[in-house]
Amino acid sequence: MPPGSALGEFESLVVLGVLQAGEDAYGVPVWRAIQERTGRDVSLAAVYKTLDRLESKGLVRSRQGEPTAERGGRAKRLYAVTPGGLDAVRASVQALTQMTAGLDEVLGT
Amino acid sequence: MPPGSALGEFESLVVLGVLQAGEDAYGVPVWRAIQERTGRDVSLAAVYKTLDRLESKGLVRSRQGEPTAERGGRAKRLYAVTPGGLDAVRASVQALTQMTAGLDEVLGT
DNA sequence: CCTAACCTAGACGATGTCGAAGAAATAAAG
DNA sequence: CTTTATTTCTTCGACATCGTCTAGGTTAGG
Repeated sequence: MPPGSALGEFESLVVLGVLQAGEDAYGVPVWRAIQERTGRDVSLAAVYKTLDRLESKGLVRSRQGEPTAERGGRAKRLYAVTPGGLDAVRASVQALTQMTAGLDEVLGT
Repeated sequence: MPPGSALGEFESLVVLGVLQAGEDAYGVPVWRAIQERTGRDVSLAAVYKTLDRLESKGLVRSRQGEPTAERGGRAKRLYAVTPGGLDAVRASVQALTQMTAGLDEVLGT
């Protein structure tokens, strides 16, 4: 793994958010996934900015979606995790896992 | 949880490293724990600097240890995780866990 | 045109990370 | 026995990247 491959804490959440959102992964659903699952209150802009930076690093890629027939339903920017992004997030998760191994007592499992 | 309580990615590793090191938690063992468990090659200075910042935030605390009778065995600064630090690291781990829930296929479990 | 849904820009403090330098201890020289 | 080496551990200063917000667009339908 080349250096610079380590994801920041929020970056990990965003990549995972994209995975959770699946087919329909654009800003809002990713943001919602994070809010709902972590209970953390972040701004939408934080998510967008992070998606941007992840795309620069080639960890996610995006394409234009079609407009939907509803009020304000403009075309969305849809995201997908690249193989590199998958590797990176796997590494992050695994690092955490390894570091927590054997600490169940102290961490309250 | 008061805002600003979110640990950065490396901060989490360091807190966990302190827990892993147990009684003898000073710079080098913490650093070694991270290296060994995550396979990541970070500098000792990175660990020290992070311990410093964590202490400023009250997530770990430190005390002076005794010198040991060996070449270069100067007094060490021994660290311990505070209750607040424990809460913070639990929150981080749990956030990751929640975000990865259901993605076993894609993450290769 | 108003308003709803979505995205971009710019800024700035917080984190991540290193190379280099300092301090304290024992060992080895002379 | 005091001077200089060598080892172990810690601190400093710097700089790039990440985290995060407020404010300001853009594009649909009502």
